[in-house]
Amino acid sequence: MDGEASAVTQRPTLAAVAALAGVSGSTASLAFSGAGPVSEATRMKVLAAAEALGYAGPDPRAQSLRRGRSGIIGIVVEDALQDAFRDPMSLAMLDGVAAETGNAGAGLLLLSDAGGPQIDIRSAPMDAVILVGCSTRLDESVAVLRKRGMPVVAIEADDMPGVLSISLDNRDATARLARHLLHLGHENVSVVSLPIDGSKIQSPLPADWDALATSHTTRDRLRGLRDVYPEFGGIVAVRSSIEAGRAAGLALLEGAMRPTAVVAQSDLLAIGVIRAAESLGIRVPQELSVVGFDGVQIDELGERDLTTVIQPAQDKGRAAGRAAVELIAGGTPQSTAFTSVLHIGSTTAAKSQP
Amino acid sequence: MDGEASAVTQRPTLAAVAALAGVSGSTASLAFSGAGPVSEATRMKVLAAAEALGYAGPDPRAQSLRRGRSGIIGIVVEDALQDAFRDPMSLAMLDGVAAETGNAGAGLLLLSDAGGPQIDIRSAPMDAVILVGCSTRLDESVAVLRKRGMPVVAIEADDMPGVLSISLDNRDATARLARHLLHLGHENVSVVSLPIDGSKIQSPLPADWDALATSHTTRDRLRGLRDVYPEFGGIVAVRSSIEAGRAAGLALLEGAMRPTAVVAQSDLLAIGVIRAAESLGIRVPQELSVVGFDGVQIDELGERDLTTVIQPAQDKGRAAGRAAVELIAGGTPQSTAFTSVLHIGSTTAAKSQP
DNA sequence: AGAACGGATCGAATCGATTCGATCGAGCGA
DNA sequence: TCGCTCGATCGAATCGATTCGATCCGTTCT
Repeated sequence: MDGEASAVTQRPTLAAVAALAGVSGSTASLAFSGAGPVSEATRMKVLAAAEALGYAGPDPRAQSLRRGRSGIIGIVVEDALQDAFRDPMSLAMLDGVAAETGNAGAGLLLLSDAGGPQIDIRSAPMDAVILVGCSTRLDESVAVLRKRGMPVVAIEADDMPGVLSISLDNRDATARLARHLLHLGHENVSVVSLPIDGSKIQSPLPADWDALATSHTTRDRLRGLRDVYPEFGGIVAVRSSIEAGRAAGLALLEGAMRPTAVVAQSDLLAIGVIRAAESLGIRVPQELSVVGFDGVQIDELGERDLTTVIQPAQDKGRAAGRAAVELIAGGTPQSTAFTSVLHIGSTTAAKSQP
Repeated sequence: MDGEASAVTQRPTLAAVAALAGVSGSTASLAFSGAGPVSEATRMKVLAAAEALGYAGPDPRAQSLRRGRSGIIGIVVEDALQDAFRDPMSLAMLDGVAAETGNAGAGLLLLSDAGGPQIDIRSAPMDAVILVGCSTRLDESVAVLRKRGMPVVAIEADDMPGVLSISLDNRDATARLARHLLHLGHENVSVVSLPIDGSKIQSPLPADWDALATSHTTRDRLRGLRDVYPEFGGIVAVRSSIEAGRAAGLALLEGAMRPTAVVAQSDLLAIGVIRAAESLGIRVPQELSVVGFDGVQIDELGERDLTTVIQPAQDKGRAAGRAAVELIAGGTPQSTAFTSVLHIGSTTAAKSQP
């Protein structure tokens, strides 16, 4: 119960090292950081004292207060962490981000927007924040961050004031896919969409999805489809995965008004839909055309070549990481809009004439 | 161009807020943190002053210095980040870690052991560190952390002094798989192993792998195989993925002395090997038995039921996360050893009599 | 009424380093 | 020999908050 125990446990500080070495604290600091002129003899003395005391180097917490920077960049994903990294796209993006931030010597702090008592986005010691596909639901937190002068970069998120944005032509790319289907003669097209909000259940696409959707990416892609097919229905999958796509595909294809083409909002979902079709004895592309989104090389496809749009996922991540680093350094990087490339494979064909 | 020139000059501090509110800094602090008795009137005054000044709340950096805790737990993976999360196992583990640390209100700082100028493991403002499958190569960094009094938890890593360990029966589990094959009459068994070190190239398993291997997990699993088959060869895959397994499988099965059974060190690799066999016209399990490791439900398997060992990946993560949290709180959690369960599926069969 | 009590508030020390400006010599050219 | 400059070192302020102990004052108990 006495304070002695804690006193014994006390870790040495730079001041203690300086005292033992017989130099001032400032000199000891210089000896460690290497900045500023320190004679070799003094440096040795300080290092020896540190060794003797078991001093492990400057406390990062004190450093980050004094320097005003912590070397940490936060990355906020909308889903739970496990979902976020299930999709190869997210991974590629994360990868790009990590490459750039790593280069700048910064660490990545994983934060999840959804659920759970995670650390508060507003009170983590970060130098900048990257939002990934986050909705306006985060507006409040973002406002706090902005108030604090924290640089914020958003990848495929709603526009928020003061936030640098890295965007993708989700709407236009989907429209291009849709027009491809239109040219092939398809009239009855359905969507298998990514989740439109935080709920984790598969359901028919609600008619008022435009108002309901909180996921920026999902909504934009739906809009692109609507641009070409003003009327369409579909299923909202629980996540971006093959299994979720299969489940949604089954729900869609077992119905009475079976579509002749399906627009899946990710390649994983598309593969799932194709699987579902196969298990129902529906031939792709003869009886059903399927398109995806992302352009990820998935070896689960077998001989198939998926019609999809290829997006530069890793580049998006790199751009975001670089922007964050530049913002921290006081630069003024520009918002960037990436475009995807239509890739026509062998999973789409002209609508068969009945 | 946003009109916040004044804000850019100098961000308000708690002291400024206190001054405007006409109270002392200590009172203002109490008003924000909620700890300690503050009259409602005073609290309102402080909050109003904060609002007027655009004060966004206490600076996390200063807080973490004063409180001695940053609310951040570091997680160090051996691979590059992209590889680390490619494998569903890693994800499940990360997921378990995130669940527990999230519950405790801590954020997860992603650090990579391998390559690149990542933030220095030794100088990040963390409260604890979780090492995932890290080798003794990290010994030096870990020593520094220990010196600093930082709690360290290691999942499937080499034993390091002062480090709490969460382990898996990699060796014994592999031995059980091997004995299963032995009982089935297999004599010519090869391995498709995970990388044994940082190099990213596929190669034949070197004879002196026990000395060369820096990956704890890989080595333990190889040892388990050796316990049953003193002599065996194989291929080192570039990573844990279906594609890598297929490539390694091709290299293995195209050779002259084709094995009658393959021990793959992960389910992903096993699936790849099966694919390779199929593409070569080798029937599984009639002509080739294949076993995996992990017990992950992969829907790429089709009708197949992989013989493997099922490990509690998420539980491992949870245990590590919980241990880290307890250590931070000053507790003394125990090291935990997890065991995996042999699952005999349909990818193994008795060696065919020629 | 006086003492004891307890809630609200304040002052000052503290967390552990970084960094600016000043100081102090030693070497150097004039 | 006298400044003068440059390199090494030191003192002190600073980063922005938390928190311990003391103070002040309105209540309540006896």
